[in-house]
Amino acid sequence: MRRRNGSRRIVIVRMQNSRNRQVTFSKRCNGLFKKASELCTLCGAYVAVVIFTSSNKVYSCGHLSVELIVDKFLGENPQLDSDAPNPTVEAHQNFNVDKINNELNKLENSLERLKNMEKRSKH
Amino acid sequence: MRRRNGSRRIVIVRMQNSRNRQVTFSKRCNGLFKKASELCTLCGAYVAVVIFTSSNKVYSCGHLSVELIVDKFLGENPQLDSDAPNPTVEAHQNFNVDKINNELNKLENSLERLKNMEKRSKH
DNA sequence: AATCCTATGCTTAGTCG
DNA sequence: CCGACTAAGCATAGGAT
Repeated sequence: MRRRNGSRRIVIVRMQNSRNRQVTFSKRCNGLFKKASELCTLCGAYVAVVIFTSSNKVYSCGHLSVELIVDKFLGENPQLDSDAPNPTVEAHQNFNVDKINNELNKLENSLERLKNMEKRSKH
Repeated sequence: MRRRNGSRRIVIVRMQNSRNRQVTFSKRCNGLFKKASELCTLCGAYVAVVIFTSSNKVYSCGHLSVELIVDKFLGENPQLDSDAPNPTVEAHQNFNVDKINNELNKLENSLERLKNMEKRSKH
C-alpha cells in the first residue's frame, strides 16, 4: 500500500497517549542531547542538561560535571579557560539514588571550598 | 540576482570565525531552549539546561529551579509529583556574579536541609 | 520497547540590509 | 552588531516490523 506516514504537525501540549508520549520522550531526549553536544563543540560552550521524568528517572548530558563548573567559576581550573577543543564526555543513563547522593556530595564539597575561598579573600 | 543562500551542511567542529561562532551560538542556544521547553510540555518531564560560555556568561533554562529539584528528590514537594500541566517558566539571561552567588546560596540552603533530613532519618 | 522508514515540517548557515 | 530571509539540512510523527 501507499504510505502516508511522514511527520505531521503537532501542537505542543501534553501528549495524552502514554505510549506515544514515551516514544516521543525517547526520540526528543536523544535529539536534545545531540543538539547540546553540537552546541558545545561548535561554539566552545559548556553545556549541561538534566531531565527528570515524572517516574523519577534522571537523564543527564554534560561536558563538565557540576564540580568542574564550580571550579571554573572560582577560577581554580585554568584548563577550562583555554581555547582547547572540548573533551566530549556524554552521559545518558538512569541514575539510582546512590548516584544522585554521590553527585550531591561532590557538589557539597565544591561549595565547602567556595566558602573557604571567600573566607580567605576577606583577609 | 538569484540567491543561493540556504543552509549548508557543516561539520561539527569548533567554528574558527568568531563572529559566525557567536551568531551560531545565539541561534542554537535559542533552539536548544525551545526544544527543552517542548520536551517538558509534550512529555511532562522536568528539564534544566545550563550553558557556560568561554567568556564566563551563564545562560539557563529550566522548568524547575535547582532548589525545587532537590526538594522533589527529597519528596518534600508533593505538587511536583502530580500530573498537572507544567508551569512553563523560562529564563534566558546573562547572570552576573551576584546572581550566581545567589543561586549557589539557595543551593547551599537546600543541601543544608538535605543534611538535616538525613540526620533526622537516622534516629 | 527498540529500531527502521519516510514524508513532512522545523531549524539553521549563509547572505543581505 | 542585530534582524530578516530562504534554501537546504535535519529532526521527527506516525506507521510498520
